[in-house]
Amino acid sequence: MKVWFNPSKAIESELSAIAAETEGFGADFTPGVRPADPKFGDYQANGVLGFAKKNGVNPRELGQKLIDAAITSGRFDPEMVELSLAGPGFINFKLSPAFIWQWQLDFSTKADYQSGAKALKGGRKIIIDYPSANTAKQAHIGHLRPMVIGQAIARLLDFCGANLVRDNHIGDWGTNFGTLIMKIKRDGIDLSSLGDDALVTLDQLYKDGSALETEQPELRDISRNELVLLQNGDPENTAIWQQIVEISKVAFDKLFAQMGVEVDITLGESFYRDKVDRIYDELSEIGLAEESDGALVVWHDEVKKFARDNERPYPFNIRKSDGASNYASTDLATILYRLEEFDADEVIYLTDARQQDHFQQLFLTTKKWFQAKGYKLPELSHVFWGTILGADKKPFKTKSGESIKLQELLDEARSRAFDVVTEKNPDLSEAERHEIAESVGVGAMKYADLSSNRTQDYVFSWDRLLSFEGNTAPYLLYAVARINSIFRKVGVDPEAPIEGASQLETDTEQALARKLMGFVTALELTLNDLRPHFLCTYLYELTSAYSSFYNADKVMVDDDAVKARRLILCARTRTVLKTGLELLGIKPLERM
RNA sequence: GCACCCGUAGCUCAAUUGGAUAGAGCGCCUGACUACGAAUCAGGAGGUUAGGGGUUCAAGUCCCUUCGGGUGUGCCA
Repeated sequence: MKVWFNPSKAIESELSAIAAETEGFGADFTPGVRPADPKFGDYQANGVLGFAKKNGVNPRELGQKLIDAAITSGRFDPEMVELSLAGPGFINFKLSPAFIWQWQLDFSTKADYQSGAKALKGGRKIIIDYPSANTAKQAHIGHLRPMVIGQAIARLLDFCGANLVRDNHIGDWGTNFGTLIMKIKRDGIDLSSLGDDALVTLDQLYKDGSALETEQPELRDISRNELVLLQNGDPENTAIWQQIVEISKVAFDKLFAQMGVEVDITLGESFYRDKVDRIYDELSEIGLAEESDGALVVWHDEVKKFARDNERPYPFNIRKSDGASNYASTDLATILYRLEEFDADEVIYLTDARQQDHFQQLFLTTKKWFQAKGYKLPELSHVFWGTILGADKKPFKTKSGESIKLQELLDEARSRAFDVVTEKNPDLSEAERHEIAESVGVGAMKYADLSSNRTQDYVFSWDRLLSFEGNTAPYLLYAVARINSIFRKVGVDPEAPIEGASQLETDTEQALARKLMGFVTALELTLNDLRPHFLCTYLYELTSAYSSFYNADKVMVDDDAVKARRLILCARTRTVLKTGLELLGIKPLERM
């Protein structure tokens, strides 16, 4: 029996082909195949309903006609799949136990699953812009989501065949450097002698500098002048700036290693400082940019809120009235660079939801600009997320007005997980308990952030981020650990082929096997609009099916054929869970 | 003022983008360790999807409206 790797897609295309040759349908008919509620079958097609309505025919009759044609065509082997008409005109597809079992035998390794997924992004050159933190600032709770969501999306794209460049577009050229340099010079600070806590000191120096400016407004002129000096290449200020950037990079690298953030290139805003003039020239030359109140701006009259005749005008400001560049100028220069240097097919930006207007303006501007110049326009998308809020529903701050430091969150995660593992498994060595706590604690934190729809805001709570029960990373990790434990006891390599298995019998075996087939569909759905929570939901459901199976059907039984088939299910579950966890940036464990 | 987003079980969230009887976790109640790891499993109670109107064979999802909350709104990024 030849089974479909991706039944949902296979059914869709077979049915389309059959409909094209069947009277009453047409080329504009789409079957609309999707996974179904298990009580109806494995997949359902609901395209007949809308199509029948549009053409004024009875949907049940039309559905039956399609089923008959499908069976006559011979493309739907009755040994593999059973078709039936239901309700107002749904077509249900129920895969046979033989199909489901054969699927487990044919597709078994991570490489098999990956080869099925590779077509999804097949060789596309994708630049992903993340995590793009600012220099000279300690990472706080607000940096959690870019790092966690960004790495999961990057790993997904990579797994699904993208030719990926992770670009850390750091903010290293902002106006804050004026204040920072002013304060550093005023206090005579030697940046090279700050040691391990250099970033903490820089963070404090900036805060103190800002406070000082509030007290003594005349200092603002000094700061502004320091910035101008820096931008004009003054050697002393450039040297200070380089040290600040270097200190930040060292701190980033340390944090990235803890968070599992991978970066391919780091080209900050400063990299584009000599590339913005071309932007001003080109946008002016094609008549897109114009002067307004001394600044260079772009209007988008076709979008109401960006139109020039609004009561409160809202242009895309690409050069400040003092002649300096800003966020918009460097972003435009960056897109051009990504086209010319990397030949990008797609650019994905990751920021919080509050920047939606900026990206809408950026994309509109780029589209018109590239069209006028005849440049190839990459697909541009803005992947955004909601804010982490405090109990007052405002962006989260502690009582003293500070944000929680990301390092503090990581330490708390490890510490809580260490306590739990020590309680559950006191016999493990301390070193191993620390390793487990790392994966469980940090994994729980990441999973908590990934498992709900990223566009929603949520209220911060330690228990929310560091829960270890229910739909959490430890639940998934625990299932992997139990599978590993079985293979250790049986003395079999979970990666090795298992022979002599009999067909599936119990309901729990079959439910698990069906769930295993859904991995690629889950990846597709996740990739569709880059929402990792779809993958989380799938992995949770898979684990739940495994846990039911584990409790109902003993693996280590005397009957070798039964043992073999259950070991196969364990091995497949282990592979999918490990692969899925790695995609989410969570490290699977041998034991916990 | 204008624009956009949100409101689902006591709490935290799903719902494959318009599909069949709205699902999970936590908490609560009842059971299962002399069975491969109980960080688990089996079961139960808990809903007028903020209110009202409309479109549709079909609405938590689309449209209108009221109420409640959030975000953005010219030189920060």
